[in-house]
Amino acid sequence: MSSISTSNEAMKNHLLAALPGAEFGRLESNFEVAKLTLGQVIYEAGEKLNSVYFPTTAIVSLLYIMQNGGTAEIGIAGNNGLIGLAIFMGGDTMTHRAVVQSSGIAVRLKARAVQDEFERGGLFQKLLLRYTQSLMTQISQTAVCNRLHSIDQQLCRWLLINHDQLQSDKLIMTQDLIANMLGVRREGVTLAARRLQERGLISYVRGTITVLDRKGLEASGCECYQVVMDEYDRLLGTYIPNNTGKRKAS
Amino acid sequence: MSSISTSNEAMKNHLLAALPGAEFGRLESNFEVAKLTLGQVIYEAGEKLNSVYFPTTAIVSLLYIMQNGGTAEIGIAGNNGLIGLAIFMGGDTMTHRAVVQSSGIAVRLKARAVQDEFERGGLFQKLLLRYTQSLMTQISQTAVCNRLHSIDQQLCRWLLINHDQLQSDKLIMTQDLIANMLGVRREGVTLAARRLQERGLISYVRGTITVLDRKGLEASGCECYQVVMDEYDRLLGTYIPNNTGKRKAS
DNA sequence: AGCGGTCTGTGCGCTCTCGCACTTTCAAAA
DNA sequence: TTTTGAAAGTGCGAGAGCGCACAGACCGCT
Repeated sequence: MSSISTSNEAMKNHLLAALPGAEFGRLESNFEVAKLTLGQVIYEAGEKLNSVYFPTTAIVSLLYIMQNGGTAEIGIAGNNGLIGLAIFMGGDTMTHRAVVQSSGIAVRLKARAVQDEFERGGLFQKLLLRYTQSLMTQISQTAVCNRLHSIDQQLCRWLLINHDQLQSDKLIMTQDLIANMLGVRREGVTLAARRLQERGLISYVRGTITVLDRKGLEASGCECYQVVMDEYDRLLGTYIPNNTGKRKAS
Repeated sequence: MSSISTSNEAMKNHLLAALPGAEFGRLESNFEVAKLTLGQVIYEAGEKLNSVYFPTTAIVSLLYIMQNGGTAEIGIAGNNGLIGLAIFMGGDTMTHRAVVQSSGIAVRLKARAVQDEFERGGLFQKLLLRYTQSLMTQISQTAVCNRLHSIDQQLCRWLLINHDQLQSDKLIMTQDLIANMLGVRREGVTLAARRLQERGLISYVRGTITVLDRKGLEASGCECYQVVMDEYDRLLGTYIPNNTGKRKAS
């Protein structure tokens, strides 16, 4: 109930944590803590959203669904990002679905509050726009990775991005779900995962993947992961000191 | 020389044409007409740009170049868009290259002028943000199209998008260049192009492709083209009446 | 006319991924 | 303990696309 604990939760999101006191203060009373559960749809393609979500422990996938039912992930957001940029970009809706990929908490802000603060044109606006650019980079990289890299490489990228957002080395995620995210067959993921396991990079059993050798994963994947992360750091790193955590720790 | 003819040129860009008189007037004195030639690089990956370009007759590709030299187009901008959104999004640079794909004119605006008007928060800002969202849609669609669709389908999409920006039905473009854009082999484009030609949709000879049956192309491609165009219309159509031209004409 | 460079056509073996069908393994519920 | 359903393993044929090598066609230039 206390706005103190709500604000504490908010500070776990890197974008909110980067706000100066005045801006954080103006938003503070509007923070709501939301529990997001695995599979929950934050917004559907074409569906108007009425809040922006700033994940703290949750991870959300941006998933495109083709007319024939095929799916492919175009981006992902955890505690370093937000969900619902259509609200301040002006489009209201997007062409993809946002779905919770890892249960957890997000801090929610009503559209009105976000728009009002955005229009003040301060650091809040600046951060949101820079984050939008970093998301564009992520989507771009997904596009070229889809075109030019093997399933093995893409699996590495995907695992690394998810690992960054998590507190633990265990990802609760079936191979079937990963296949939907990567837009490939489940069997393809099975084979790729086994190859990674044989090389001692990960281990997995029935819906739980454990990252064993992060540096090895980074070395095995394509350049895409590093490009996306470096660009995020370049765009937002000066505002978010120490956001690199796990990546530089190992 | 006259600012009148410069302004006339500027009106050929849909985004500039949509500006109300006051905002257009403030920018008007800063307009510069630039001739863009085939292959010219507007900005390199990581290179800071100092002007925003609003194409009128030119077409510009956003091209990603991998470390191993592989390339893939992630988006495209003609008279319905702009080049250089990093200037107002705050990142200054992007991770891709912008290269002229079809020679022509663009109206140029110095970074300072764009930023100043953007910060006033009027329709100019709104249009630029909405355009940015539409570009995100285009990039997203490229990502899923790369993953899930055949070269034939992607070639249709690519031809349609380019055809929209052109005044004629002839595209000056070798199969080799198209292959670079789609991120596939030149031979793959040769085969796909021949299949389209055999069906009477296009004809081509040594670097010139002619669109013969636009509706047929639309029917042969994947859904991606329509999704991108519909989203552009949704985001910007109310500001840019009659922007659909060729698409609805046929 | 002839030359040279660019653009396009073609063949071949190979790899990756797909689509489908089926089996095995495992964990939680009954 | 048994059952049951989800998750993961396996096999096989088909097809798309790749890499490479080379041949022909066309254009502009001298």
